[in-house]
This record gives sequence, structure tokens and C-alpha cells, in this order.
Amino acid sequence: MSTQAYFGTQMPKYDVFEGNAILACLKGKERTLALAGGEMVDVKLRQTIYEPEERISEAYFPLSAILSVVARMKDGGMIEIGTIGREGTSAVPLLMGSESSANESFCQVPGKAWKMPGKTFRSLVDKSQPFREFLNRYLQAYVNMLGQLAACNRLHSVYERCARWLLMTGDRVGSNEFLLTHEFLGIMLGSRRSGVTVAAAILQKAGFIHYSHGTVTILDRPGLEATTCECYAITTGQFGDLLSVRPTAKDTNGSRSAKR
Amino acid sequence: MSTQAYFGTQMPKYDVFEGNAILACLKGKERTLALAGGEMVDVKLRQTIYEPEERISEAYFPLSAILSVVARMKDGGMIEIGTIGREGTSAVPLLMGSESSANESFCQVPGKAWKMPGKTFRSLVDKSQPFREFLNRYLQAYVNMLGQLAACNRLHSVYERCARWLLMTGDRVGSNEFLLTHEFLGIMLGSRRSGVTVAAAILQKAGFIHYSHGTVTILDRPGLEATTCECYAITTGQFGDLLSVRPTAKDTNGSRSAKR
DNA sequence: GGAAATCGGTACGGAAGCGCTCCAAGCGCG
DNA sequence: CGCGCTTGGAGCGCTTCCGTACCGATTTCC
Repeated sequence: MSTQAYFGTQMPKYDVFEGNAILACLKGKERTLALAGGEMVDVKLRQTIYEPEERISEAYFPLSAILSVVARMKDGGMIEIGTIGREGTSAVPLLMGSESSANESFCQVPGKAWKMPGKTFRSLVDKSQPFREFLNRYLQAYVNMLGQLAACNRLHSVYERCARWLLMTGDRVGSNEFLLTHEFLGIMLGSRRSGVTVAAAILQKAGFIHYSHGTVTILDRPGLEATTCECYAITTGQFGDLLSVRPTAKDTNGSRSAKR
Repeated sequence: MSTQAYFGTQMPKYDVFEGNAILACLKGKERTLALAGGEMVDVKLRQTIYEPEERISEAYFPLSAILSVVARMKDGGMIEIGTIGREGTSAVPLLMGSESSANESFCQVPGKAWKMPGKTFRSLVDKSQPFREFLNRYLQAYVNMLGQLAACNRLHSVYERCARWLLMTGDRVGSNEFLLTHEFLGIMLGSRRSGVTVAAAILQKAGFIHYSHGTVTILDRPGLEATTCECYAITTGQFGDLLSVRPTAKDTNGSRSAKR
């Protein structure tokens, strides 16, 4: 709104620096560099962000899109081990000085993201201390999320994890409605689809959510929060106000209207 | 052996810079600083390394000791989410610029560790680029371990995870024998003690391990490796040659002779 | 408007593991 | 030397979830 046009006609439709928490901390020259060195992209559903053990050449900063990091197992199965929304970036491996990751990443919810070459990302990290510090804070939260997930995956039920996943995705997509099938959620949670169906049916019967053929709507967020495990609150707390970055109204609509 | 005495009579009984992979990369002035600014300690079984949300004032670099990072749950239960041996350091949160961690850490296998103030650690990170780079590499491996653990905890059986845990601990303790009860292993794996007893009994019947009242011996490492899940190989691979740091013979004995 | 694909509901046998209990053997301490 | 604690073995009912299958409902595509 108020940040309608920093750079005149070059200004993209979505406000890059309001839509993503990490980009938001860039000021002045570095902000100009990030804007000049990157571009707004529509990330499509299931689009690959990076492949395991392959060179990661770009950094994505989701605005309305959500990315997943998954571990692919020997038997072909996969399971989600990380979620990246407008609070973060896909460039965690780059941040740690690596050129690749053991895991893979793809788009879970289609939408807008700011994309920049890995080289530009690195140079921003070098040049801007606030950027570096903010990324470090994000890395901490990300690492904490990983640990909590490891615990949650072992100790909590499909039902609780299902509720947690919906909440975390809702936070990141910036909307109470998004595309999601039981089948896909089952894969992400490392559980059977039928198990998710049972859990989701209970959540729906309780009035917390509504779903129909690939679209989920969160109806009662406090209710969901009360029924999920502590892991949601702990993880969300670690991300602190990174998640409080508000998407513009356009962002929300944009993500929903994005066809696959 | 060949590095018997870098610093004359000040030289501790255990070789700090051969015993821990991270310290091993310090040379010259920084090496002197690490030696002068730290001290060799005997870490006792179950000794606290740091508490959740409390200031972490020291960095530990295990030589023969093994540290655990665990998540404590609301219901009082706990589960291991990280293991630190002579390939690493407890200072991962400090490395990310944090002063504390959401989790807690304690000693899992008693033994020697090099301890230094957090301040000294930070100043070494600032001063030595090889140190910084090596720590970054360690951080990558650590993050990867977390992700793999999250997947493993969801997808693999008590039996497989049990074998993996024994292998990973064996790697870090630098010995095929260490103290461990079924009860404790159950807590670490987030499973019942009786489940571990069954799994361990199968492993023993297969001739892979032997155990008796709190002491486990790995008899057939290749056998164990063949029976565990892929997660062991993936995680170990990421740590690369960090784990190849050889403990001195004294270290091995030291860890075993340490009474609790 | 009809065919095909996707999505969700349901069922059900069975495996894995939970939660608990009881018990025996070994070890450590007084 | 014996008591008591720790450790580990075993059993068992129960829950959760797996693995799979089938089928109806809805959407999409032609």
C-alpha cells in the first residue's frame, strides 16, 4: 500500500520487500541490488526448486508461494522435512556455504516468489550485515524447526501432525484457503492417505476445517491450535515475528487464482 | 603419537588437536589461543551441557565424550535430536549467533572434552577463516542429520533405528564398547524400553552386538550396517571425513574407564 | 454430455508398538 | 554376605496405523 512505488515503473505488481520477511530487512543500496539482480516469478505447483546433490544456482524468496524440502528415501518414498514461505528462503544451503543439498525442494502451493541468482544472494550476504544477521536468525529458527519435526514425527499422532501442518501452511500462504489433497498431505506427513482422511474428517466434524476435492479451508484457527501438538507453538515461536510479515491482499488472491 | 607435545609440559594428556575434528583445523596463533583459552575436562554421565532457553556460556569439543541434544516435550518425555562426538562441538547455537537453544544437551557417554568460554569460541570464529569454514561444513552436516532424523523417526522401525543409533554412537565414541541401558536407548529413540529389548535381542542373536547390564559391544559392524536403514550411511556420508579423526588409544581407554 | 481422472469415504486384516505388569538375574553397596 | 536396585526378559491386551482394496462423488477434459 504505502510502499507502492520505490522504483517507479519498474515496481512489480507485488511488493517484494513487504511480502517476504528476509527481503524486508534490505535497505538502501542493497535493496536496489536485490531488485535489479532478481525477478518476480510465478512458481507452479510441483515445480522443482532444487534437486538433491545438484548445484543450487538460484535463491527463491516466496511471497505467496510455499516451498517444501523433502527427503527422498531409497524405496522411492518421500517425506517433508522443511517448509518455506514468506518468512524465509530456499537458500539455506547457500547460506551455510554449500553449493547443494542432500534433499530436494519443490513448490507445494503455487504463487509468487522473488528469484535471484545464487551469486547475487552471496554478494548480498557479504555486503549487508542486517541481511546476514537476519538470515542467521532465520537459520536458527529453521534448525529448530528441523529438531522439533524430528521429535514430532516420532511422538505425535497423525491427527496432531495433520493439524500442525495445516496451521503452518496457513501461516505461510497468508490465507485460510489453499489447494491440498489428502493424498499429498499423506506423503508430506509420511503417513497413509486413508489415515489423513480419518484425521481430516475428525477435524472437519469438529468445525475446524472444511475441505472438498483438493481445497482446504481453515474455519477455526484457535480450535486447530488447541487440538494440535505443542510443536506448532514452539516452531512458530522460534520464527518469531518473521511470520508476521503481512502479505498484501493481492498476494492472497494471487496465490489462490494461480492455476496449476 | 607423533604429535606428542606441541606445547611442552603444558600439553595435556590427550591430544586436543588430534582428538577433535574441528579443533584439528586450528593452526598457529589460533591454536595457541584455543589452548590457552580452554581446558581439558572430564564430562560425567548425564552432566548438563546447556539448558533450554538458558544462556550457553561454554563450547565443548568432545574427544572421547559424547553429547546428546534432546527435545523435552510438554508431557515430560524426551527424545534425542542430535549427537555430538569428536567430529563436532556443542556450540552449534553459538555458531548461528544465538546465545541459547530451544533444546537441552547433556553427556551421553562420559569422557574427555575440550571446553572453552563462548567468548573465546566467538573470537576464534572471527579470527580464523579455516575454523569458520570448517564449522560451516560441520553445520551443514548437522542440519542434514536433523533432516534425516526427522525422516527416519517417521519411516523406520525401532529395530533399524536401534542399529543406526549403535553405529553412530560407536563411530563417535571411537570404541566398540560403551555403557548403555535399554531404558536409556528407549528414551533416546522415543520408544518403549521393551521395544528396544526385543530389537536388541534380535541384533544379539544375529551376532552383531553383545550386551550385558548396561554395557554394549559392537561385534560385527558390517553386519549392523547391512541391517540398519539408509539413514546411517547418508548421515555419516555428510559428516565425511570429520568422523575419520582418530582418537588416541588413550582416549578410548579413558572413556571406558571413566566411572559414573 | 459423457468419459476419464482425481478425490475422498470406508472397511478390514494385520503388524508394530504402546502401556503395563510381573519376574529373574546380575551387580553394587553397605 | 546379603539386601536392594538396576537391568533385561517376557507376556498381554489394546491402540494406532499400515497396507490394501473397493467404490461413490466430483471435477476435468474432450
